[in-house]
Amino acid sequence: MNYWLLKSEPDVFGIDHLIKMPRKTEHWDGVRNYQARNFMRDSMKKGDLAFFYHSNCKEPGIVGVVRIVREAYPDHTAFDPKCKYYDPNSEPAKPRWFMVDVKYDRRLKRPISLKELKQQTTLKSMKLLQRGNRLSVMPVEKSDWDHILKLETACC
DNA sequence: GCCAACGTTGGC
DNA sequence: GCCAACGTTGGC
Repeated sequence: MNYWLLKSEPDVFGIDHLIKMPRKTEHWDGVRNYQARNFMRDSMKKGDLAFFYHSNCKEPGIVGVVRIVREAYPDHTAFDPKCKYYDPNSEPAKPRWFMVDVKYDRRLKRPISLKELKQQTTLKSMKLLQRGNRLSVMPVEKSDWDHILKLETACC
């Protein structure tokens, strides 16, 4: 079982959008970065858990937990010329981009902001906190995962 | 809205 | 294969 962190802009697709989807499930489309794709395609397994992270907003941070309910399959938004994520280099016969399906698991009892994560010396090695990180899909160490969940109920 | 830090593109 | 130019991400 692996742990992940998925970034999304709440104005575009936040955790509230996911909750409103049928079966609270949606495909995680639009990933157009090779490293992020490789994580999704090669390492994400059904049943894995991921933090839902809100980026590019007033209070960036982790807001919830989702579960991977379908492993990687071709991202069809890359095939549609009308779509924002269209990529002419990706064809159905030889797809370049992939997506997984995620299902809402729960919201954290309180959001854990990026600011708070940065204050945790134990989390220093987290990919998310490393300089210039722009990955929208990244693995999270089990120890970091556990530490963050402890913050959820810890008093501040 | 600014801008640093990346990733990608394309000329050479 | 190098690298400048450009586009994007995302915190602030």
